[in-house]
Parts: sequence; C-alpha cells; structure tokens
Amino acid sequence: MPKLLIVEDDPNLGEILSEYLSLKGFETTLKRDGEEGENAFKEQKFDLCILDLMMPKKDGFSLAKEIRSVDEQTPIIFLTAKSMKQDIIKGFTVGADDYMTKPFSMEELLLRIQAILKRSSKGQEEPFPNEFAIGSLTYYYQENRLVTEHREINLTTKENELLKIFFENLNQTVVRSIALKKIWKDDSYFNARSMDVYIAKIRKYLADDPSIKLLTMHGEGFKLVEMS
Amino acid sequence: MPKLLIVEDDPNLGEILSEYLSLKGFETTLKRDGEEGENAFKEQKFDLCILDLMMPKKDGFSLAKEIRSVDEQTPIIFLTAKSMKQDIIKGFTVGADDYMTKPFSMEELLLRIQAILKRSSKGQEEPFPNEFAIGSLTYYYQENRLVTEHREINLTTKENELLKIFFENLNQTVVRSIALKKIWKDDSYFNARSMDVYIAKIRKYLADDPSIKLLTMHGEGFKLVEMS
DNA sequence: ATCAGCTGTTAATCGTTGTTAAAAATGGTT
DNA sequence: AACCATTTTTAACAACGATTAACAGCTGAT
Repeated sequence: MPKLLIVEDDPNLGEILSEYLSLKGFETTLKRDGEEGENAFKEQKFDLCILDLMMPKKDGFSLAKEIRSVDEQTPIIFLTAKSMKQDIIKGFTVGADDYMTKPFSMEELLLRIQAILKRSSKGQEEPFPNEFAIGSLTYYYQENRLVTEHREINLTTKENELLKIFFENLNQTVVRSIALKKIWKDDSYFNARSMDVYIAKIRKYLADDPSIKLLTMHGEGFKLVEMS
Repeated sequence: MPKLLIVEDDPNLGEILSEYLSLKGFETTLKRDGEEGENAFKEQKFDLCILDLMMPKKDGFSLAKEIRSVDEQTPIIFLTAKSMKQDIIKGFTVGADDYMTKPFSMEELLLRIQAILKRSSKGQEEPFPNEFAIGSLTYYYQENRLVTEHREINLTTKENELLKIFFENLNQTVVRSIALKKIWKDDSYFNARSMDVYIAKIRKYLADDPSIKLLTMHGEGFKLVEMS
C-alpha cells in the first residue's frame, strides 16, 4: 500500500483527492500548506508527493526544492491552477516528475500516479522474449508457434499460455494450482482436468525432441527439463 | 464549433443551458434522460458531455460508464443537485473531468467547458499516423487504403476502423468486446458475427504477405503479429 | 500388496469462430 | 421516387477449440 503525501490548500479538493485515492488503495496524508507538508515529509517516508503550486506559507516549488535537497528519489506531481507553461517548466527544473493542470480528472491523476510508481519501483520487468530456444525446439510465444525439427505447430491460445508458463519456469516445478489460476483464473476440479488434457497435447508436441521432457511432479505440478 | 451533448431532465434548466451555450458558439444537443443521451452519443461524436446525475431511465453515472466503455477521451462534466462529496468522488471514479453543483452560474460553467476543451485539445494523443508499414504491407489509415506487393486495396469504413485497431495494437490481443464497443458502439451477438465477417475479409487482404498473421485468441479476441 | 487419490488418454459434447451467400441498408444518380 | 452500386448485416452451416466424461494407469501411503 503506497503512501502518498498530498499538500493542497483548497479543503474541498484536498478532501476529494484524499478520499478518492484512499478508495483506490493508497495511504494518504493530507496537509493544508507548504510548511505542514514539509514537516510531514520530515517525519515519515512517502512513495509519492502531490503538491499544489499556489499555497499559503510555502508554495509548491519551495516545498519541492526542500524535498529534493533531502531526497532525490521520491516522485513529485504538481497541481497547477492553470496551464502556465512557465510554471510547468519551472516545476520540472526543480525535479517534478509530472504535473496536472486544474481542473483534472481523478482518473487521469490515478493513472499518472500508477505509471510513476511502476516506473520508479524497479527496473521494469523484462517481458517474455518472443523467441525461446531449447534443445532443437524454437518457441515463438507472440506467434503462438512452436517449431521442431520435423514440423511447425500452430498452438491454440490455451496451449500457448500453458507452454509459456513452462518455458518461463524451465527446470523449476510449476505448481498446478498456480498455473490454473494464471490461465483459468480459478482452480476447480474441471479446470484441473482440462489442464491435464493440455498437458497431454503439449507432451506430444515436445516429443519431437526426445531430450525435452515435461515431468510430472506428483501432487505438486509439472517441470519442463532438458535432458543431458 | 465544438459539439456539446447536454443530458438534463429538468426542461427548464435544459433549455437555458442549451440556449446559453449555443449563444456562446457551441453546437448543442439536448436530451431529456439517460437513454436518449446514450442513443445520441452512439449516433454522433461530441467534444464534451454535460450530464445531470439524477435522471429518469438512466442516471448520469450509468450513462458516463457507458460512454467511458466506448470512449475514454471525451470529457464529461457532471451536474449534481447538491455538493455531495460521495457523488463527486463516484463521479471521478467513473471518469468525469469536472462537476458543477446546482445552482451554478452559467459563466462558471462556460469557463470550465473552455478550460477542459483547451486542455483536451492540447494534450491530444499522438494521432494515429497516416502511413503505417508492417512486413511488405503499407497501410494508409486516412485514405482507407492498404497497399500490398500485388495490389492496392480500398477499404470500406468498417474494414478500415477494424484494421486500425489491430495496427494500433500490434502484437497485443485486441479484446472482442472492446473492439465491438469502439466500432459498433455495443456488443451484441449479431454485431459480433458481423465483426467475424470482417475478420475474414481482413485476413484475405493480409494474406498478401504470409509473414503477417491475424491470430485468434480463442474466447478473448485477436492479435496481429509479424512472424519472425 | 492394496487402495485412494492423482494423472494419462481418448472421445463426445458444447460453445466459439470461419466462411459463404443472401438479404437489408445506405448513398449517389437520374 | 426509382434505380443502381456498394457496404453492412443476417443467416446457415462448417470447422475448430475448450471442456466434460469415462475409463485406464500410476503413485505413494498404509
């Protein structure tokens, strides 16, 4: 649950922001002016700050500078009363990550917050590569296609999703219930049986290279391995 | 001349709004309840919607949701009878851009409309490029035209809209219901079948380059990919 | 070794998608 | 308004994919 610091002097907008964002699963702290905001920032860590520009006591720029002098990391979003290009440029020079001009849609703000947090949380996860080779097989995930020495197989959607999970977890056990939840969204007896049918199909495809085996880990799941 | 959709059940207020805003240079369409509003929205494009919250047949929230499911762009302003914070928050969660609490001044409404239109016209999404190349194909969206190695195809409106969605989402699954709502404005059994017919037509065009495939993601939608 | 509970396999069934053609709607022209 | 050409929708059937069912085989615990 990411923590947000909201500094906004308009009590109405502040409340709405705060409530809406808590509703969306953030832990929000609302402060009414720059000084309060600064104190709050000194007291605890936040994952992101939302600062109004025009505020009594200490404006958003000054507050952002204070924050940046202590902390290079924490993302800052500015709220500007109107779309004043000067302000926006100045905002970015003091280290803002984004800005919103009032009035703005909560949804858009939410999207931007999510985008920024995702970006700053880690190096974005590498996507599963389209081409994946093992033994004499080549698997093209994006293209729902598996190429063996003897033939080219067009995979159905379900076959493809399941095979992807095995390639992602090469030499590791894929737990039944986890695969089921990923592909079928819930694990029930019937979905489990459906999966077994697909296991059989995939095994037939993989049989083109005898060094590749999809092992059964009885009671747990399956494991794709390349024999040495 | 921006087009406004006004949905307001109070005939008095509706008329006043409509007349005032036409006087100010907008082209206004006035509807008296949510259902009428929905139909109007499906029939033509608007630059902004002004929706009353309390209305017979279909309230403003539901209407906004319908609108957002088809179009996430067009700004929406809600008119709320009183300043109920809950309503306002709910309004933002369904994608509203602004709200006005009754009674309000026409002038203020005008200012907000102008602010929103200015903002939404400025920060416009990068437009879909007219020319788009993939494999040996070149697609000219603006010109409803697809050029292959062998021939030049003039696309019909529906073919073009559908193909555009696939190009926009290259290598990503386009969900049936989303495409349907975008193009046909609602997903029903018959529209779905109609779409299937267009899928077949598009596949015949794309077949000119065998490395381009429009894959079926069974139960989900379709995905345009370039084979490696 | 036996048995209950998993897993493997095949085929039937059910729902979704592919395909083609006819019907209906649309738009332009006389 | 009546005509035509074109586009879009509807309809019917074929093909395909996913699930269910039934039964056979296997595994590990007692």
